[in-house]
Amino acid sequence: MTDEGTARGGLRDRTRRTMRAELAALAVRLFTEKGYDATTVDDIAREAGVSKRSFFRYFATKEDAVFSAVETLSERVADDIRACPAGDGPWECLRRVLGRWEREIDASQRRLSDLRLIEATPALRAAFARKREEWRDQAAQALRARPGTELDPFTADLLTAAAASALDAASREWLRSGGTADRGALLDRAFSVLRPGV
Amino acid sequence: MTDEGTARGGLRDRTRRTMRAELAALAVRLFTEKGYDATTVDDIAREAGVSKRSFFRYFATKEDAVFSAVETLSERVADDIRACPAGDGPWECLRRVLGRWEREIDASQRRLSDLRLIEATPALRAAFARKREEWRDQAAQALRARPGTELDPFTADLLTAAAASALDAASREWLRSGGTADRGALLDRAFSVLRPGV
DNA sequence: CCGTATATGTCACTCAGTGCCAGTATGGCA
DNA sequence: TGCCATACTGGCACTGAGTGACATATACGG
Repeated sequence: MTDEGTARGGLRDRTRRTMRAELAALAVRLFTEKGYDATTVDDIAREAGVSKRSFFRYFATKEDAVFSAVETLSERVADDIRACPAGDGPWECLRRVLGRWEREIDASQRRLSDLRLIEATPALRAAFARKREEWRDQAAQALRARPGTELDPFTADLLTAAAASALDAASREWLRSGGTADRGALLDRAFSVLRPGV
Repeated sequence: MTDEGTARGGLRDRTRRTMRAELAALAVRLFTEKGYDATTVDDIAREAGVSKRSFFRYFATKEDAVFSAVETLSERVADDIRACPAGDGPWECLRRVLGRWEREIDASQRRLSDLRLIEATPALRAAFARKREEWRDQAAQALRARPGTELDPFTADLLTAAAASALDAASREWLRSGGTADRGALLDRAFSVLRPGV
């Protein structure tokens, strides 16, 4: 496996990890420029100097190229929830976990234009909802597995769904503000308003 | 336009409304029997005695055939919310509207197998999430347009999202119970737990 | 130098969905 | 009755996502 690329026109010869990341960045750029539907996978592949077949070796679907940066998050849910202080109730725990993610995303990755792109594209919104649903399901399981608390499936389901709603609403409000609002504060506010009667 | 069909093998010559409904019923039956992915639009069309092209004149997408019965609901949101007593807070209003829908759906249409199908099929879950999102958006607007209450976009967004979560969680619990639980009671419980500090 | 694993390209294929056009039935109107 | 507008339909060709099979090149370990 080569460590760095020769960059002969495309993205060939990178590390698999780098390749995936740069392919994703290229895809998002094209989506933002020309629109999601107007950009074919062939376009992306051609621009990257690889074949369409190769694109689908890095991403299962066209949508996945947009979510490549985020998808590692949902794999950490169980650990993050386990890491909550034992004193936390379910809702505080969810708030803590989502708050941390919020700061992470805010600091490192997600740009305003990316969110706009997702919000403006039905296919991406659907894909996003699907990711969110996977996350929610894992979160509900992890929440029930926490020692000291016994939570029935229904309540765990409900609380995680509500937490996801809080995150969504905060995200949309941030989008409406044109990226000027404080995302952490919005999330806090959402969690405060919804604070359930456990 | 003919009023009744001659039923010569397929579903031809029905009223447009009837045609759509029976086509949907046929599609759902095939999806349930053979699985969603394993059933092509051509299969459905052939079984119905029409062309694939005609199928797409009744349904924009393959998924839509499953949601044909529900989709009228989301067009009524604004009216239903407007019909809430003026004394209702936003949350009570949402609870009332969703409670009514719940009873309607429960009484008339949605079967356990249908929900199982949706829950088991990623593409259908995504499509369902999309419908839900459209509904939520309209509900948030309608809620803000209610006279007597001034609701900022963020809160309206948050409350409708939470209400949708309540409905989802109740629906999933009902599914988990194998269809034996009282859906109305579940929805009530969900709304009680989440009762937000408006 | 050789065998193996990995990454890639090419080709052919399925299937969802669309645009276009031509055929057919119906219902109103002169 | 004959004509015309308005649906509704099938057929066909096409785009584009996604997959499977097969061949090839390149690196690495022995």
